[in-house]
Amino acid sequence: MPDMSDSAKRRPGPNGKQACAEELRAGILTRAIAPGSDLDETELAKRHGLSRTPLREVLQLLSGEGFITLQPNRGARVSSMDFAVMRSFFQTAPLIYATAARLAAENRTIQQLDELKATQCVFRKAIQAGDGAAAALNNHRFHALIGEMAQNAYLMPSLNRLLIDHTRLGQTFYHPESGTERMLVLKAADQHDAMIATIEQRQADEAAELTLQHWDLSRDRMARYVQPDPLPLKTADITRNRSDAL
Amino acid sequence: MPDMSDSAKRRPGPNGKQACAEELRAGILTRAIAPGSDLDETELAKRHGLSRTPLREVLQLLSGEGFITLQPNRGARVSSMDFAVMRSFFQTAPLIYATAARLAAENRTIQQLDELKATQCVFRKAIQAGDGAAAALNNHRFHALIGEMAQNAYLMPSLNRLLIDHTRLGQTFYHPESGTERMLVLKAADQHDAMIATIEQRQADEAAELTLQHWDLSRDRMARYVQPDPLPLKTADITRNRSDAL
DNA sequence: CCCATCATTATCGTATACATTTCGTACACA
DNA sequence: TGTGTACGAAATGTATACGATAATGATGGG
Repeated sequence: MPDMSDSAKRRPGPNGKQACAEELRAGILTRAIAPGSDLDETELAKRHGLSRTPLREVLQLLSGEGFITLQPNRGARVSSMDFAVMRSFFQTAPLIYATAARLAAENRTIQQLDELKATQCVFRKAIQAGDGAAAALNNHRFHALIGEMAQNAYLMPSLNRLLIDHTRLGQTFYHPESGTERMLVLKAADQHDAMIATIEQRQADEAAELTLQHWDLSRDRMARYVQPDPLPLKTADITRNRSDAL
Repeated sequence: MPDMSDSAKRRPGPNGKQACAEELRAGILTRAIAPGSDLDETELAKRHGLSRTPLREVLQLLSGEGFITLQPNRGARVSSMDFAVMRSFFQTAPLIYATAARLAAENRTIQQLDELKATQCVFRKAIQAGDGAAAALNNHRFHALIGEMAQNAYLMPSLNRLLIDHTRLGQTFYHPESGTERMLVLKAADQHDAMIATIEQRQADEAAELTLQHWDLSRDRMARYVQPDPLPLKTADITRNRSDAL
């Protein structure tokens, strides 16, 4: 191709595999690569300056992390949620999130806390800049860091899978043009600050409680778009503006 | 090598990768491959009649499942538990196990229930035959099936990681020569039957409660060998049978 | 006009050769 | 004798070529 796009002209680099994996993760989390998309090994290999062998290893890594699924002889595709999985998502998230927050408050280190604060700072800047993708990625990182603080190798895999789909769902239902939406996001950022405070002071119960409130906010925001507020049903309006209503 | 051992002369087969992965899983779960062991790609590839490329893919799969860890340029090694991880294991297991059992009672299908009963049957036979490895593998399978019944993609990764280490810990602390041990294992099998009954009748609370009792039994058995019962301290006995006591 | 079967093609899976990194060992020097 | 360095062997990481499999389109029959 004569005109290489921005993402194409990156040179392999010393650790191209890691960079490739990170770029795919970001693309999937921001839905730049849509759920259900097929990933072509050859094309991805060319775009990242890798051979197919290491690229396939990247794909297997992402498969293990839950970002994609590999079907024998049928390539890789981005994981997507059906309704049954969605149900288990809403069922499981509060339990895992609250547990992780509790453990994070108990086990966090100073270095981890600093990293969390830094991520929160970048998160706020992304919100102010109106950069939805950056906001989503930094929100993801914020919660992943809380998972790391929990220092629990058995909880992390489930938490990370929840976070992947939570981030993608959030992108799906995020409408920045809505003033209400922007306010809710700011409220979420405030909750982040409160969570940081409780984790810093090792208040496990409070951290878990705040996390549940944070979850409720996010869940309500998603539910609003799955099941939106009913349209006004005054008969006069409907008969007058039927075409607009539909 | 002129004399190929039993495990070496297996032909690649149509799906040699899957067979290789399953064999490695079983070896790790039964501690036939010790925790911390280094895995040599070249040797494993030869032994399973695979090339290095697909064998590396098997290793990455097992890495994603938590059986082994891959270090760049330093090969694969079987995951091992340090004390910090052990702590999080005992901290997390009851929560995940009980949750999985509850969901299994709610969501199980008839086919899954039949498979669970069949596994339990094989488990009992392995106990009677004194085959510790087979018992461990079928006990593992029993609990993994309960995880599948839960139909929860977000809980499974954590559950499976817990089960890997639980199975390996059980093998560590299992002493079949002890009569007490044999009795406890039979009690565990009885608990399995009770769990099957509650899951069959969709009694979620009861299934969770039985699972916690099952966990307590296992935990006590492990704790007994981490901190064994004190030896008899009568001075006369010690002086007489010191060599036996040590 | 529609459906089934077969050939073609693109893509995935595997094998092998080569490059790079690491680890052990021997040797020189303090 | 202890330590540091350099070299060599072995293992890992990567690239490419080849074989196998599934998707696609064309063609013939119903």
